[in-house]
Amino acid sequence: MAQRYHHGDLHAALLREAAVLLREQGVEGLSLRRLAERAGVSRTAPYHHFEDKNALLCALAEDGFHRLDRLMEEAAFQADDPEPGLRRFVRGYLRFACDDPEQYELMFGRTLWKTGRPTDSLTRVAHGCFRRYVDKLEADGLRATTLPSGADPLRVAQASWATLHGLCRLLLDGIYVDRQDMEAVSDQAVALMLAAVRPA
Amino acid sequence: MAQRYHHGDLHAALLREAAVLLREQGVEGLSLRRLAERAGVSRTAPYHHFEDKNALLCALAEDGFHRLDRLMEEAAFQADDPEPGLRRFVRGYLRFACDDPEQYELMFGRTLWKTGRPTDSLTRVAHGCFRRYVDKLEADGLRATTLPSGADPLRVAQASWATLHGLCRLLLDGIYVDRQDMEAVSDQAVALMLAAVRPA
DNA sequence: GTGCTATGTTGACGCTGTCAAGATAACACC
DNA sequence: GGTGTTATCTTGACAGCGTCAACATAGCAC
Repeated sequence: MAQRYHHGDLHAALLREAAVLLREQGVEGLSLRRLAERAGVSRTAPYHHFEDKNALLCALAEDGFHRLDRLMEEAAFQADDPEPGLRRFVRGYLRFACDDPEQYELMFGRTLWKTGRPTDSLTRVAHGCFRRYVDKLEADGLRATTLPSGADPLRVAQASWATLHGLCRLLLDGIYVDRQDMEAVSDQAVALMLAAVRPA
Repeated sequence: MAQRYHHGDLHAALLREAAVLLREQGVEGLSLRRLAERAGVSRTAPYHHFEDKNALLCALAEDGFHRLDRLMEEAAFQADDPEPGLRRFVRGYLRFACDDPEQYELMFGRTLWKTGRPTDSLTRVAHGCFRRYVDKLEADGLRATTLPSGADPLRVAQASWATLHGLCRLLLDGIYVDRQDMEAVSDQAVALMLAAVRPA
C-alpha cells in the first residue's frame, strides 16, 4: 500500500513541514498549497486540521513562544550584580531571533497581530511570556532594591523589551544595524537597560 | 470628452491614491488592480509609470522618509540639558508613527527591506535620515560633553533608535504595549535613552 | 453489517502581480 | 500638413493564492 488514503498524523506533519518552509522561505513562501504538496496530500486537506491559514500560523508562532518561554526561564538576573545575567539574557534573545528570523518575525510581526486574528491560545502564551519577564525584573530587581524606587516594573519591562525587540527588527530587516554590529550594539543595549534598572 | 485616453498625470495620481489606500487598508489592501480602478484606468496602466509594485511601494515609503527627515531637522537637543529636546523628539517620533501606522510600517517593515528590493533612492534617503540622527547626537552630545567619553555615537544612535522603533512596533501591532500606555512608556524610553547620553 | 464521523478528494470562484500584443494619442521633424 | 517615433493605455492571458461546496473513502462504534 504505497499511498494510503489517510495520512496518519497530518496535523503534526503539517506543522513540521510548515516550520521548515517558514525557515527556508519566510511567510511569503509558505502557502497552504505548497505545504499540502510537500506533505503529499491534496490542496484542501489541511482544512480538516486547521480552520484556515491564520490558525496554522498561530500554532506555528505558539511553538516559538514556548521555546522563548524556556529561554526566559533559564535567564536569571543575580541580585547583587544584574549585569552578567542581563548580558546573557540579551545575547540569548538575539541569538534566538537570529537563529530563525522568520519564526521571530511570525511571532511578533503584523501578519498575526495586526492583519490576522491571533488565537486565544496564542495570545495567552505570548502574554504569559512577557508576564514572566516583568516578574523576573520585579523579583530580582526589587529584592536587591536595584530598581529605582518609583519606577514601575511594567514600564521598565515594556521599554527594555522594546529596545530588545527594536534591535532585532532593525537587525533582521537589515535597516540600520548590520550583523557585524550585533555584538557592539548588544552591549550598548545592555548598558541602556541597566541604566533603567540601577538607581541613579 | 468625458473619458480621455491619456490620463494626464497618472504618476502623481497613482501615488496620491496609493497613499490614501495605504492609510485606509494597509499594504495588504493595496493592490495594483484596485489602485488602477480608483484612478479610473486599466489594470496594467500603472506599469508604464512604475516598474512593478515594489517600485511603487518604495516611492511611497520614500515620501515618508522625507517627512521624517523634516521632523528630524526640527528636533534639537539643547547642549546644557538634552532632556526636554529629547522628550520632544521622542513624542514627535511616536506621533509620526501613530498618525499613519501603515506608512510607518511600510517605511521600516520587511515588505520592502526583506521581502522586496529597496530602491537605491529609497536606501539613500533612509540612510540619510539615520545619518542625520547620528550627527545630531554627536554634535549636540559632544559639544556639551554629555556623551560619556568612549561611547561611540553610532552605537548610541543604533541602540536608542532601536528603543524608539521597537516601541512603535509593539505599539502599532498591539503586542505588549497599549495606546494608553504610550505616554508612560514614552517617558520611560526617554529616561532609558538619556542614561546612554549622560555620563555616569 | 450498518451507520456515523473523521479525513481526504476534485472542481470552482475571485483575487492577485505581471507579461505579451495591439490600440491610440502626442509630439518632433520635414 | 503629412509622417514616423515614442509614450501611454488597452485587452487577453497565465500562474499562483485562500477558500468554499460537493463528493469519496476509510476507520470505528454499535
